[in-house]
Amino acid sequence: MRAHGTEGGVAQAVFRRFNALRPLPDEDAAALEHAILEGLLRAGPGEDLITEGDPVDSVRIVLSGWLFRHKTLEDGRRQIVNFILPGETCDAHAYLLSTLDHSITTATPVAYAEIKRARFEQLMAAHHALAEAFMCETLLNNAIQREWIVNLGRRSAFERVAHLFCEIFERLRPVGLIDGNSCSLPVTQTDLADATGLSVVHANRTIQELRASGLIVLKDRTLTIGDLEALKNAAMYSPGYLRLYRAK
Amino acid sequence: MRAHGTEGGVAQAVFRRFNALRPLPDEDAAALEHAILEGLLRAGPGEDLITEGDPVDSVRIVLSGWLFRHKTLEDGRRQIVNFILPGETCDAHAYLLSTLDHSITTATPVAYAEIKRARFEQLMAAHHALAEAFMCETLLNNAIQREWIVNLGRRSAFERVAHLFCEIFERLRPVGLIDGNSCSLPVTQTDLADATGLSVVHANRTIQELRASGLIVLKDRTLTIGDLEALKNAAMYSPGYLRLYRAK
DNA sequence: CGCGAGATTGACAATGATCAATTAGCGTGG
DNA sequence: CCACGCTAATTGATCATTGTCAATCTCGCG
Repeated sequence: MRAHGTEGGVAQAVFRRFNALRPLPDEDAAALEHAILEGLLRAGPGEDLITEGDPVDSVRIVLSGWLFRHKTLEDGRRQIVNFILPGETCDAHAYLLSTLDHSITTATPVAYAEIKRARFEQLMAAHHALAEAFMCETLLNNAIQREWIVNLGRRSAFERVAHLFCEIFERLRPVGLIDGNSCSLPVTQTDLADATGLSVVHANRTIQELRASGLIVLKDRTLTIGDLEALKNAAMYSPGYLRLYRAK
Repeated sequence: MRAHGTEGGVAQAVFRRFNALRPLPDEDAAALEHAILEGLLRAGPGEDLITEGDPVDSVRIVLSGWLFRHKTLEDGRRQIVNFILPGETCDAHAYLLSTLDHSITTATPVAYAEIKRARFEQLMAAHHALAEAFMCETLLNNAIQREWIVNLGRRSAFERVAHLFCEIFERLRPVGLIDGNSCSLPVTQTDLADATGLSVVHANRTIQELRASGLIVLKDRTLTIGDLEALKNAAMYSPGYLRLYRAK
C-alpha cells in the first residue's frame, strides 16, 4: 500500500487528503503518485508561483508548505483570497481558462509536483475516480471561498480572525498536520490582515483580544487552540462547509 | 442552427453564454438543448430552490430570471454569496458532494431546466466539449467568487456597490440582456446590502451617492449606467476576471 | 552592536452600523 | 374611489468598529 502513500512518501499529505475527501482505488492512487514523482519541484518562501494574468499550462499539487492566492488592486490594497495548504491542488482544470485571475505566492518553503496539462488530462481520462476526486477538490474549494465571503461580509473582526483559525485548523486535520491542539501558522500578521480584510494594526489588536480571552495562544508561528468548540462558537463557525464529501 | 438556439428558443440565454465562454460543436449544443427541453420547470419569486444542507441530485440551468446563493449565520445575519443570472448553471457537478453548503433562492419568476444527475453524467461522458464547457463555467464562477472576496475585504462601500453594478452589467452582456446602457436589476436594496456586506441603510445611502455623482440611474428595477468606464474607474474594476475564456 | 522585519502601542479620524421614524408606492376590500 | 396595510425606500441622529499615522519595541542575525 506504499503506492498510495498512506504511511509515508513525499505525497503523503495528498493521499491523506483524498482519503478524507474521496477515497481513491489503489490503481488510481498509484497512477497519481507516479505522476507526482515525475514532477517534483521546490520553491523558497516568498516566491510567486503564478502571477495574475499568466497563462496556466500545468497543475500543481502541494506536498508540503503553505501558499496563498491573492489579488491586488491598482492602488496596492491586497486581499488574500485563500490559503493553499499541504495536500491541496493549485489549479486543477485551470488550464481551460486563458489566464489566471490571481497570483499564487509561497509563504514558506514549498515542495510541490507539477503535472503538465497533457499528462493531467491523460490521467483524468484513464482514471475516472481520480477525475472525480479533483472535481470534488474544486467544489470544496468553492465552498471555502463562499464561506470567506460570509466571513468578510458579515462577521466582526473578532469573529473573522477566530473563524479563519478554526478553518485552518480543520483543514490541516485530515492531512495530519495538527499536533494535539496546536498547528503551525507560518504567516505574518500582515498576511492574516490581508486574509481577513482588516488593517494590520487592527488584526494585531484582534489577535491580542483572542489571546486575552484565552481562546488561543499564538507564538513562534504556532497556533494553539485550547478549546476548539469555544473558538468555533466565538467565530459563529458552522461545520457543514468543510465536510461535504459524499459518504459513498 | 436552430438546434443550438442562436436565434431563439427557451434556452437562448444558455447558448449565448456558452458561445461567449466556450463555443460548443453543433452536436453537443443539440444534445444539451434536448436535455434542457426534457426538464423545463418554473418557480415564482422568493422560492427556495435548494436549502443549505439539502442533498443535490440534479443540475439546474437557468433560462430566465434571477436567483441568488446565500448563507445565513445562526443569529440571522445573511450574506448573498453570488447572483445566478440567466444562462448560468446552478450547480454542475455539485451532486458529487453530500449536501449543499448554501441556499439558492429566486429573486424573480424563474424558468429553468432540471437535469438529473445520471442524465447529466451521461451527457458529459458523450460530449467532451460540453463537459469542458461546464467545467469552464465552474471555473469562471470561482473567479467571480474570488473577486467578491476582494470586493468585501478591500473596497469601500462606494466602490463595492459600483463594482457589483459593473459586474452584473458585464455578466448580462453576453446573454443579450443589456439594452443600450441599461439593464434590469430586479432585487431590493436589502438584497444589494446583503451582497455587498453593508447595512440596508448604508447601502441606500451609497446608492444615493452613486446617483448624485451621476454614475448611475436606478429606478423601477432598472439600472442605467451613463459612462461605464467612469463607473469602472470608481469601482477599481479590473476587467480580467470575467474574460477568462481560452481563445481556442 | 546595528539592522531589518515583524509586532505592538497610543491618539485620533472616519467609515459604516444601529435605532427610530417617516415617506412612497401598490394592491385589496369596502 | 378611498382607506388600510404591506413592503421597500429614505432620512436624521447617534454610536461603534475599524482605519490611519506615527512611534516604539522585540528579536534574530551578520
